[in-house]
Amino acid sequence: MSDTTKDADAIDRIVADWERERPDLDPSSIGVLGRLMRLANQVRAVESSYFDENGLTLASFDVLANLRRSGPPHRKTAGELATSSMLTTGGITFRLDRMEEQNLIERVRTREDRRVVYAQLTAHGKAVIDEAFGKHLDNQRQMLNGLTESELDQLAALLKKAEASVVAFDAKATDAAGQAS
Amino acid sequence: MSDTTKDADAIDRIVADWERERPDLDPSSIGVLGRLMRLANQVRAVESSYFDENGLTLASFDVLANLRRSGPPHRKTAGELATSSMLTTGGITFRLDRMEEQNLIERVRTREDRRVVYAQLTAHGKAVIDEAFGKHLDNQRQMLNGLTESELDQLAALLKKAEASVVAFDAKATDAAGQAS
DNA sequence: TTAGTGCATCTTAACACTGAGCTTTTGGTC
DNA sequence: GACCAAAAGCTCAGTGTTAAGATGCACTAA
Repeated sequence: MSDTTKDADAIDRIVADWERERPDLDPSSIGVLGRLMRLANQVRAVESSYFDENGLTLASFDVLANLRRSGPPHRKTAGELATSSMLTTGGITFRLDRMEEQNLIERVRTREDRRVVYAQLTAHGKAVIDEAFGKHLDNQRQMLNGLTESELDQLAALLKKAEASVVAFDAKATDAAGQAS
Repeated sequence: MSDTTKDADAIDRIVADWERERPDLDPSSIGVLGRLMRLANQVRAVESSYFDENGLTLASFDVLANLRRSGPPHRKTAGELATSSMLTTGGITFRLDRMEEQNLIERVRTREDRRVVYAQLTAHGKAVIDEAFGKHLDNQRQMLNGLTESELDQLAALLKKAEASVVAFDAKATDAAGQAS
């Protein structure tokens, strides 16, 4: 197994292009963030084709998994789903419509607050996610097969730290924008 | 500066949920791939709002940067753009329509092969990307401010290796699917 | 030559998600 | 009781993806 970190990849070529065309700039951040975006796209594509085979979309898998891991009664409001999934509120409305048609979830309204809509896993939905989730983890492990345990730990730790850094920057930026107005 | 790798983040909570609800499974891959996806979304959101302020979308910035770094005459075919950008061919057609309206690029057809369409940077388009790209790099560096140089190098190397691993798995998977049919 | 076939390239059409604004409901506050 | 701001979910225009369609090119063979 060759050391892939030595071979030039698409991002190395992009960085080299920029060094030639704009030698006045330092494009090194692309080495991290460009690779991050490309890898995320790659992973999404692989998972997406896997979900397709099982009659799910990335979004519906995400919602099912969200409800399943919350434990009984496997129910969350649309708003909770929006913040804890990778969809926006508009997307959740659309997605719950489709999932209701497929009998994966049902919408439940309460008497206490008639604004809220709970999405609740049906028996069928629970069976589907319980089946799919195990295979999903197998799939993920295989995707990461080229990295050692210690590399995976390092990568997770660095990603965690990077997210904290990005969130901190974002908070500062939107805060500054707020003060300016 | 506190060690953020010690504080529980959203992914730690998700992993803990799964360990409670499905103790028969090993959800550790989520620690890597879940964080990867969340971080990518976070970065996309930050960059997207920055592009908005400059009258661009993520996609149009991507296309402009693509043409700019290719050097004079700052021209690529729609197909080349599709493979080297983060858009598909259908998306490129749509995007080039909008960018032509904004006078950022122009479509150029050739006599040799009337199937191909070149997208070529206009003077205005070049001015826009030359202005935006420098700020974009500043932005990226600030997002990564919480990591040391050596951590950034490590992260880039691990992402590169991970992409190779995912690509290898994908090739094997689609190959097997091809043989099965 | 020219008809045929397969491949390459871009465009179109159906469907999914985002973000912003809208509607309904709730919970104060006067 | 009447307002009003905040909260919750829904709607809609815009943008992207995938798969199918339209057009053009190149090569083969009668």
